[in-house]
Amino acid sequence: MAETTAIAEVSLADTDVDPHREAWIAISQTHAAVTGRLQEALTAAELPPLPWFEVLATLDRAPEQRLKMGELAEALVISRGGLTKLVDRLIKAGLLERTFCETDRRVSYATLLPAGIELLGEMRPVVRAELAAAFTANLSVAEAEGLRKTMERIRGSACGTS
Amino acid sequence: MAETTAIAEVSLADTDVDPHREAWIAISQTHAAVTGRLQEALTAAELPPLPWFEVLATLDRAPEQRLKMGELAEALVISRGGLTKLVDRLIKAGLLERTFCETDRRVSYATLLPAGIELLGEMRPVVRAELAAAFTANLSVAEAEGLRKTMERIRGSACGTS
DNA sequence: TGTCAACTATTGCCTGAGCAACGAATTTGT
DNA sequence: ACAAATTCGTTGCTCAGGCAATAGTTGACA
Repeated sequence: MAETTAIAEVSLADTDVDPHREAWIAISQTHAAVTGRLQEALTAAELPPLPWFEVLATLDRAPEQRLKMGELAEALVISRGGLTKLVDRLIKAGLLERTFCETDRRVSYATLLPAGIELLGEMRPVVRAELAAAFTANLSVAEAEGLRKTMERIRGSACGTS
Repeated sequence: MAETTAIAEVSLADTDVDPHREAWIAISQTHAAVTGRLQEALTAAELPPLPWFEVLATLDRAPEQRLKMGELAEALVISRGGLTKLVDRLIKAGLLERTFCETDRRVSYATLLPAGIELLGEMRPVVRAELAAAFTANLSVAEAEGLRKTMERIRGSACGTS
């Protein structure tokens, strides 16, 4: 295709027309931008940082509003060590409690407390508003559905192949 | 579908069927998962971490293979302070150099050096392979294009509204 | 049954990034 | 032309998160 024989000035510019990589760059930038805006909105409202919301929201959706540490770490896509300390902070704030498993004494659960549910109730509208500003104006419900499925498909192959 | 009329146990579960938020969760998880895989692949190949690649690749695509610090920070969606130190590390590794502007002595450029181009050449195939594993199997070129445009649209409104 | 392998969560250490304060340079307004 | 306000980049402080090592449990297999 390209003439690599000529002058070397342009070098590898031709290899850059990769639609997949372009898409990935767009995903990264958008993710960072939206995350930044979410964080900003939460700070402005004097609410805890975004990871706290992720924890609370994930637990709220779980059966009995509790999750094993390992499951929670996987859901949030962070390391187990990182999660331990993140949960520690939420416990210290009185939002969560650590409960234990009768049948397997290795596992511990992060369990949502009423105070956590209440805080979640305060954070949710802020997050929802920011997401609406970013998404609703640009995506129909059907498009959002399609986008979600696409991303989940990608994630599936990104996890399974390991 | 679900019977929300009964006991109040389920509480706010019904408000969770928000396609936009579902899509956002999928984006976050996928981004984290793919980023993790990229990082893993680079580490396995004994190459520098992902942010180094982002810097090198971004500069390589810039005119004259250099960018003002502010522009670079915006392209990578990180803070200026963070970028200063990131660039410091790349300079210490001999991949970049700091050059200055004649007409405006406040600005400094991050300028790609030959060693940086060479390293980029080593990192690119690794990154490309991982992205191919995640994307190519799941997305046609046309879908990738559409995905990119969608994300850029979202990012546009996420930045402009501030 | 006893030992070894696999798994769960936590801890210490270290690195990377954001925020706010700062110094330097430029632009604006008068 | 001078002063104030803005812009650009760097630095110190702080903290969140990953990795590797550890302790405590469970399961498997001889």
